[in-house]
Amino acid sequence: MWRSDAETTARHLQYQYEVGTATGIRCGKYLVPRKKAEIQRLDNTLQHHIAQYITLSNSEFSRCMTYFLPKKLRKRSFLVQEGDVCSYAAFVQKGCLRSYTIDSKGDEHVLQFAIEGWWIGDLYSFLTGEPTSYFIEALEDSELLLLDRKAYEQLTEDIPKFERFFRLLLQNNLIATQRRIIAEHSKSAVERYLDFLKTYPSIAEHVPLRHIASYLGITPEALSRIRRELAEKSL
Amino acid sequence: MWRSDAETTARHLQYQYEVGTATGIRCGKYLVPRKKAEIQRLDNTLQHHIAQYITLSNSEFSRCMTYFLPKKLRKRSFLVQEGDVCSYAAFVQKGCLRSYTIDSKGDEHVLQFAIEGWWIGDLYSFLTGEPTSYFIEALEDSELLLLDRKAYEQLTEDIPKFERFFRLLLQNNLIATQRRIIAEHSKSAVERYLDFLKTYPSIAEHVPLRHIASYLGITPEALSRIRRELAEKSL
DNA sequence: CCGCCTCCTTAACCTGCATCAATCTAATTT
DNA sequence: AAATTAGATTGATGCAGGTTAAGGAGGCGG
Repeated sequence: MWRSDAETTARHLQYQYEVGTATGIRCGKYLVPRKKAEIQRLDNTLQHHIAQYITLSNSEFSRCMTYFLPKKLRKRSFLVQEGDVCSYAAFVQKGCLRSYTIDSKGDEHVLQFAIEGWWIGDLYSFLTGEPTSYFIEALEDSELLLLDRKAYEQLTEDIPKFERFFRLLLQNNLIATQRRIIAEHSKSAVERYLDFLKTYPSIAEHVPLRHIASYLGITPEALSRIRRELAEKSL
Repeated sequence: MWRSDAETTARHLQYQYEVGTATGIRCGKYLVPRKKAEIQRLDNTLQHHIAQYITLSNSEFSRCMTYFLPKKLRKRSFLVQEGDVCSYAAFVQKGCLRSYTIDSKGDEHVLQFAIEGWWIGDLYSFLTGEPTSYFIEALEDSELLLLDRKAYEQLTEDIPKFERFFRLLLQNNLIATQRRIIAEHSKSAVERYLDFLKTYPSIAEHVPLRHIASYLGITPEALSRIRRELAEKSL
């Protein structure tokens, strides 16, 4: 279950395995009924993801798919905003999102990114029904599979193996988040940036630098200096 | 399930409810067989804790107790050290512990404290069997209930409600850990120290200041100055 | 192809916290 | 009670990263 190389393990831990690049079927418009081939592809991303953790028969998998609600999200639009109840856990089929808060001074703080094959959502709000304090924003046109609270409970009742699945997601996410705290206490901004590039190369490709800076807990200006120094050194 | 006041919620989230102070039965020596009254008290701490999350019949509870191994730990001794496999999740009946790493520069970084009614352990090592990179040290003479990997699996099989119980612990811990990251990005050291005092008053009483500093990600000197400034202001 | 975003970079200055080194205090040990 | 040790405080100094303000560069709609 645990691959040995550090990079795969770290990614695995953070948000449960990044699957390979999609084969590239696209549809140009939103709200257009998806073609069969595309449905196939979308299902496969999730199926591949689930298979990392538990074994499902084909019939179980198609049953499980009925609990999800597909949703497309345009770049710069929000899945939830501060004050909403985050009624969904969202699995990313395609695209890229971030979750962040805005503090009392008006500054943004990125908690998480999610690309294809990752989950995103505000767990606290999802589980308690309290309004969230996060914004979840699409950084690119994205396709999600939503699981709402009720569907989540029905799914775990219908296929109890999913109890284990979600527990594993939680465990891995907790471990990664704890490591992030230790890293912020023990490493400099440069080291953390390099770690980020190494651990999440596919996110680094998709995401504006200022969001990475925010995730690392530094300003965009500081990240810019860091990048210049790294560039100068490697010449 | 979720109380409304911020402090209780925060404590709840961090490590699942601090129960009231023990009634104070002590035994002076280690490895002395515990008296019946004491066993009762110890069980009650755990029972109270579990009851926050799931409902158990008395017979289920006494069955569940058979999976735990009691253990006493003297002040300054370790439950696990770096390189060990952390085979246990430990429930704290009495006393106080911390988990920390030592980085490449030789500096300590506190990940977590645990007092009566809390859990501690290295989840990653516990679940994978890989050696841990943490030290778990008793800050006072402590009494623990250990649950090893096998017992954990048997327990969740025997009483499936415990699946839910452990999932809730994980969820709450993850939520609290995520909030800790956001707080470290958005708040000054003073604010974080005040938050700590408010959220975990009973830990602040038990724990040396330098460990609190380490938990907050600052040096003991910085914490000392913060405390002086606060004292001066409040005069 | 022009103007306007959005994002990134650069530079000058500032500050919060780290570092280093003493000193003080209160437990523990003998 | 004296000796030892762990923990907390204080002061002097330095630096990583924040702040502010001003460009620049690429992308996109008109």
